[in-house]
This record gives sequence, structure tokens and C-alpha cells, in this order.
Amino acid sequence: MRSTAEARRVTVLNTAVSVFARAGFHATPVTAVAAAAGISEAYVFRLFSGKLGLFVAAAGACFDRIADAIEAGAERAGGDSPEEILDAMGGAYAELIADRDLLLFQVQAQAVTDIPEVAEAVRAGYRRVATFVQSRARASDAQVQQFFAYGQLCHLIVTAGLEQVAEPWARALTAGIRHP
Amino acid sequence: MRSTAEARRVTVLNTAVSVFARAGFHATPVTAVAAAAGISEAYVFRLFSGKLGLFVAAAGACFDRIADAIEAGAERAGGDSPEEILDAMGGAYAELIADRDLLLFQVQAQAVTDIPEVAEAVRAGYRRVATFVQSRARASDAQVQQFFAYGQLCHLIVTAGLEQVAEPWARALTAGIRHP
DNA sequence: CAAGTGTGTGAGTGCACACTTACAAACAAG
DNA sequence: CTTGTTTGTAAGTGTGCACTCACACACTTG
Repeated sequence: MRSTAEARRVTVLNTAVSVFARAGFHATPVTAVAAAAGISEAYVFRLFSGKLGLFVAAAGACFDRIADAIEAGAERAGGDSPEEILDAMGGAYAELIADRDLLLFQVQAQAVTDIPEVAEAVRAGYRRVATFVQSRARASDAQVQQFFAYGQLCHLIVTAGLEQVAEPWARALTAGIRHP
Repeated sequence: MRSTAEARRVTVLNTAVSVFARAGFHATPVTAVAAAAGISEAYVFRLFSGKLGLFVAAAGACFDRIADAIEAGAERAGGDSPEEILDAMGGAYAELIADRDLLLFQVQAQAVTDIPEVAEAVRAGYRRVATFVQSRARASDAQVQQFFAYGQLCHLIVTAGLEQVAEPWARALTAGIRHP
């Protein structure tokens, strides 16, 4: 017995987030996740109920990490005004997604929301994050909306590689966005 | 000779936008596009250089339609202040994406930007739209950025089905967003 | 009408991949 | 040491799909 199944599940899930992030659900074979996690494909199918079950569980892990980072970021806020707390949360998020895997996984998950289980996982993830942001920062609806709107803009900037584009329109879209 | 190849290409492209919008590039077989367009799979492969060529051409058609709609919307603006023109453009966009195909196709395209040809097509699309918005509305960088940030928020609202969610966090994210 | 050109398809081919099954080794308990 | 349980895998199986090719029909031109 090299490892417990529960510990394997955790490592496989974190691996799955990174691997699915690159090419998405349909273009990523389960063998790719298995190889990256260092186990056989067959064992992945024993640990999770099919490829979809693996992806949905990975989505849960992804949003867990995001929620944790934002919660931790809020603790480090300079003051307790909504603006300061939102700013601290935004900074923590920017720092977290520097490696791009969590951001790209969200994009991939949004792209397969025609699968009901995935749609529900995405809603659950944003439910957790948005309710926390709203209650913790004591921010108005408009502030919360703005927070997520600019978060989504980050997705476009990263997927389209706009940081690498020197043209004025691209500079306008990326201006002031924290570090991606 | 039932039709010219050029006319076929146009109808196939519009069909492709709708069909790819639902399940994305990798989950959509070329047969599905062919069937929806009423021609054989083999002929699709003669009209376009492979599935990727079809998808990239469809992306071009998608952004063309968006750019045209925004241009037409700008003409109907109430005044010529940046705010009024941006508002008219936003309204035209909201109207255009009421059927969801153009919006969902954009999400699907962003999800496969790991394919360089797709990434370039997405950049080209946003280049056209963003430069037009900036120059036509004479808007500041910050206004242009805000315009696209809330546009991206629309993508999240639609893919996650947030209009159907009655909870406060979802109401905050969807507040004031035009009609999706 | 013969030859050429453009439009269109049916019937494959080969491969990638989701998922299964049969089997083996590590460890635990009596 | 035997029996049982959990961790792990190698080797399939079946299917779906990208792409091809040989062929047929429509229409034009001389």
C-alpha cells in the first residue's frame, strides 16, 4: 500500500486542474492526467466516476483554492472600507492566478457548461466566492459586480495573450490590471 | 451546379458559428456542422482546410457580425458624447447576442486559444471591435476597458445561467445588464 | 455531342480515447 | 501462514471521428 486512496485523490485533483487548464475537457485524455499524476489511467477511473466526475471534482478544487486565497487576502487588507478590502482581495486573486492554471481552468469550465453537472459546479464556485466577497467586504451590489467584471476581463487578457500586444487598443484593455 | 462554392462557404460559416457555439471545437464533429448546413461532411472538407480552418473562418464571421452590429448601433446613438455612444453600442451588442450563439461562440473560441491560429483569430476580432469602439466613441482607455469588462461579465452570466438564479449574489452580478 | 470544369457524395480508413476486466502485489488481522 | 482488503496496473474492447478517395451529376464551351 503505497498511499491512501484519499491522498491520491487530492494529488490527482490538483494535477487535473493544471492539465485540463491547457486544452480543456474534451481535448484532454484521461491518460494525460494519469501520466502527470504518475499513476495509471485505470486507477484514475477507479478513484473517480468517469472523466466527467474527475472534471467536476477538479472544478471544486479549483474554486476552493480561489476562495481560500481571497479569504486570506481579505485578512491582509489595509483598512476595513469596502474599497480597501476589495482591493486586497483583487490583489490576492491576481497573485494566485499568476501561474495561469486556475484562470485557464475557469475558462475551460465555462466552455463546457452545456454539461449540466459542470454548469452546477461553476455556479457553486461563484456562489461561494461571490457571497464571501459581498459579505466580507460589505460592498454594494455595484461594487461586487465591478469586481467580477474586471475579473472576467482578466480571462480575456490572458487567453488572448493581450499583455504581449503593444497596440493601443490592447494597452487600453490591460491598463492597470494586476500582474497577469 | 446547385450553388456556387462561395455562397456555400457563407452559409456553412453561419451554420458553423451556431453549431460550434453549443459544445465547442473539440466536442463538435464536422458531421454536425455538415448536417446542420444540409450538405455532406466530405464537401465541408473540400470547402475548408480541415476542421481547424473551418473554426477559424467561423470566428472571423462571428466577429464580423459583432463589429457590424456595434457600428450600426453607434449610428443610432442619441448624442455624440462618449457615454451616449458607448451606451448605444452596448445596447446593440445586447440585442445581437440575444440568441446566444455569437456569445457562446466567443467563449468557445477563448477556450481553444492554446491553438495559435485560434488565438490569432480572437485577437484579430477584438482588435477590430476595440479599435472601432475607441475611435468611434472617442472614449478614454478606462471607458473602453469598462465596456469590455462588462461585456465579459455577460459571458459568465450566460454560461453559468445566472439569470435563472434568484439568490442575492447572482442578482448583484446580473443587475442592470441588458437583456440576456 | 464531346470534353472540360465545378459541385457534390458514399463508402471507406486509421487512429485516438473512454471505459472495463482480469490480475498482481502490498499490507493487515487472526 | 492464510485469508481478506486495498492499492495498483497491463492489456484489451468498442466506438466516434477527422480526413480521403473514387466516383457521379450539373452545367458550360466549342
